[in-house]
Amino acid sequence: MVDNKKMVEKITSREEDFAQWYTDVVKEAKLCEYSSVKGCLNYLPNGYAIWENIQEKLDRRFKNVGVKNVYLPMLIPENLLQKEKDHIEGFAPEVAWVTQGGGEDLEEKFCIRPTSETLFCDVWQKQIKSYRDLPLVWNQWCSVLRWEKTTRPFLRSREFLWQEGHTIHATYEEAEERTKQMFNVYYDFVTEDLAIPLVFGKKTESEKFAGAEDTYTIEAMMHDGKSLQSGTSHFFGSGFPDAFNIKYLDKENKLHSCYETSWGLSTRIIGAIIMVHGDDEGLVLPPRIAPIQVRIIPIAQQKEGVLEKANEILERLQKENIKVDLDDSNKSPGFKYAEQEMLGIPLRIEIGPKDIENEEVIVVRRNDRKKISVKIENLEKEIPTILEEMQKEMYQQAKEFLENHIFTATTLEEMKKIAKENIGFIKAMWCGDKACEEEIKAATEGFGSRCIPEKREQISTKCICCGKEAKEMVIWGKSY
RNA sequence: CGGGAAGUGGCUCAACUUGGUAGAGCACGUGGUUUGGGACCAUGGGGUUGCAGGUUCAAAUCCUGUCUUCCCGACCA
Repeated sequence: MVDNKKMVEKITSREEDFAQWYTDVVKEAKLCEYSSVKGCLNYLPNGYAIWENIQEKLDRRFKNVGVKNVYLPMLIPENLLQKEKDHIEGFAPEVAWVTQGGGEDLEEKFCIRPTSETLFCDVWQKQIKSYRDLPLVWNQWCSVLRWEKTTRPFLRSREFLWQEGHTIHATYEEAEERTKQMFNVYYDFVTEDLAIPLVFGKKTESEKFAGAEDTYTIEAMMHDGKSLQSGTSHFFGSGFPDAFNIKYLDKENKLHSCYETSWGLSTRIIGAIIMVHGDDEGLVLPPRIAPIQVRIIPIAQQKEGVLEKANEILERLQKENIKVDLDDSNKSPGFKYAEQEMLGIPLRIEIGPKDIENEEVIVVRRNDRKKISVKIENLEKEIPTILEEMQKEMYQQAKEFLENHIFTATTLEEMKKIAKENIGFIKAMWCGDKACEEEIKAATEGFGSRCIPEKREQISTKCICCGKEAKEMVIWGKSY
């Protein structure tokens, strides 16, 4: 019964042109559209609803580990931004400045936040006096602005939505622990709720955040084998607090340095959902994050009793807190199927006169188009089960793809060969030298270091590039 | 920021080479017939051509500038 022939012609196939496929899906699923300002998006209801679900689920996980939400201004005075040297060097090329207000030039210009480390420091500098004031574990949901040169919907926009968590602690160890804790929150959220498998670990010196001692990253593999950095957690040590002169009095009445972390996840993750799960028919949303989980499509809806039954099912499923809607528009069923698939709605329920006679409906799963007959009386029980099964299967399928596209190399020649003939990631040993990192990227035409996994695999003892003693096992890959 | 392509009703495109005042398909409105994988008939509405200048009696068409988008690089979440 499963019909796998391509039904949608508006969407370019992934095989033919992956970049075009991505753009087509974003457009056809009505997630966002371009605004009149380069690199800024109009988030449409379908796209924004996904972000709302991400916010809801991630915020719940934050609250469970003691995070409190705040909101700080979008404007940063120039002097604040410049207090931490590495930070300003890292961000200066991509900040936008406000130089006028009320028609007059400002004495000091303001930058539109590209990230808010400096603002949090400014607030804390006034608040923190004693060890009793620590730790502070704060987060804000907001948008930031970075003047990117090349932009793509969700993946790289100038303004993007995100959350940025910022914490400050009395000890180095406590801050380090919090960095890892939040990193784990991201890992759990992305793998469990978004069904996206990950590789993860530390960033190399050259890849880490401007001003950080350590950056931890979760990296997802897109269907074209490229990596998308999907969430980062940074450990700052006392660099920022010292630059902003934030000190506290400890129990012995001595002035003591503070230690900070920050961590962020952005609307970019929507790009990962699209490129990990999507297929040639369009978007495929994991059930847990889908704004609409089930769409009821009546067949021959003008016939007596069809719409009534469809509405009855709608109400019954709504009572079970299933996100469900009903397409009773005057389109043909085929059109409605195609649209439901393009939008990535996980399940559809087909109900027509024949089904009503048999007291059953046809339930069709978006991810594999599998059709399941379900007795109408069992819907409340069956639908949540099917949705959870799909969630798990989507993760498993993506995980297999990831694992099948991770290769191992022990010589640079071997790595070049793999890079040329395959898509995906390559594991290889590295000496820790930046020059080798750059040389590897050049030799493989774009395989940069993605992360250094915590659990070190001993592939060989020597750096793949220079042959000196290897310090790290690195996962290399092309990235977005 | 470099290299390439493109901007014409909501969308895809035609008319541009050889200037003469914009056309089709899809989408949309209305009436009706339909409905198990993108239905059909009839009828109707909608654009002065991304924006700004210039040349000309006359510009979608020629010239200059600018903005935006897409693709490939470098940079970045």
